[in-house]
Amino acid sequence: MRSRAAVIGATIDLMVERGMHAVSVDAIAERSGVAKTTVYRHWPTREALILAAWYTLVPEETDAPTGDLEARILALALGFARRIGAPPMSVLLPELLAFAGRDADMLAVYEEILRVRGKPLTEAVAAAVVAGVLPARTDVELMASLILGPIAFQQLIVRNPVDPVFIGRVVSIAMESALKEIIQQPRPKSRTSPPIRRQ
Amino acid sequence: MRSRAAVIGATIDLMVERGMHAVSVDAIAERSGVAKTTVYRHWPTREALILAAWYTLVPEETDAPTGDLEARILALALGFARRIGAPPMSVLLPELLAFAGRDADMLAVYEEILRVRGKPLTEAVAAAVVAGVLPARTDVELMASLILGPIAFQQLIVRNPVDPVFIGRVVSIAMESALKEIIQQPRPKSRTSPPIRRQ
DNA sequence: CTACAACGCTACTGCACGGTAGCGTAGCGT
DNA sequence: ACGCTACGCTACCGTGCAGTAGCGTTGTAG
Repeated sequence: MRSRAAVIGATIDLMVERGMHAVSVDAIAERSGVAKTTVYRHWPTREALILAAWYTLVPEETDAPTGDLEARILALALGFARRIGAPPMSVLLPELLAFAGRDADMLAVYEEILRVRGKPLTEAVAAAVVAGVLPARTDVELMASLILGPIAFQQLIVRNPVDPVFIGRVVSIAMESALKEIIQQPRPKSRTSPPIRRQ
Repeated sequence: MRSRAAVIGATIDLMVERGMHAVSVDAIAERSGVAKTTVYRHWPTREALILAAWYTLVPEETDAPTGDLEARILALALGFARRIGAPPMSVLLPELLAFAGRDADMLAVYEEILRVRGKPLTEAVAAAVVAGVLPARTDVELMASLILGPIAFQQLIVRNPVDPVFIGRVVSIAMESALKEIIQQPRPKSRTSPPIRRQ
């Protein structure tokens, strides 16, 4: 059992360097200093190993930061930008995204990461609505997209590193819009998924 | 020369089905009904063929739609969402994005696609500022990110198909914010890239 | 009729890779 | 001393793949 961590580590390194489609078990064995046979003693196939390596990269759920609403949201947005903008995630996330469209297991990993990363902000906004800081019937999902969207767009799509000033401006624009009741849910029809039920 | 189109077409089909890393020249030859040797008569290596296939997918520059400002921007946003949300681009774009981080040629293709797709909206906003429809010193790049960001975020990152209502709301939120002078450039320091020089 | 360009077909080399078999060995608790 | 677990090593099989050689075939322009 003492070779597991070395193998997983080497796998992640090689995924970053060469892309997850180009990682061979031979290369993993060489890089980790572990015999190829030992690799197959722990994981039945190459795919299982890659998947296991991915699950070690799924972040833990974190507690929401404290402070007033805008400070909390800003902190969450900055954290979001930092995670997806720095290695290894900046390299691996596009890779995972591409595979998620073709492989059900990879899709599951991807959705898990997305959920853990996206949930805190959605929850913070929802809590603000409940507390009356934001207007009732504020569309929580839309609000999250307005904040995370431009950040992800710049970081992942345009591939422009984003500075904190940009993030601050995005957050304050979304906040002002919400306070002016521009970001309201449509009437009774639940067009996007319903915001959050309890808790 | 009469087999070129068939080969390129088969290459694109296979890239959609299996991913661009898993396309073999043998498979391309079989799918296109062209002999493998003929493939190598046109392109020296597999990589050159894949690259050539990609360049046939770079969209042509289109003229901006007409109408008043909000209608033009809405039309551009709807078009943007439609292109990146429908096959083959919905499948190929994440793939290309992943390779762009590792391969200089793929990065060039990707940036070309990004430029052609993103430019019309940036230009429309800039024209509106020049015409006085939008306030002076509106940050054009930020405005584009506020519109395209949430759309791309939903379509590509969250993998949620986006309906026109969502897009309409995103556009009108950005418009209202711009009109209220919330989306202004910072003072003299050009923090993001300068908006557009002439033309 | 001829010449040339474009193409098809079969066969081949070389290599990297996924996965397995078989055997030997170091450490460790009892 | 015993046995068990985890591991190393070498060798191997089968396969799929990039790329090439050689030769035959078809269409077409002059």
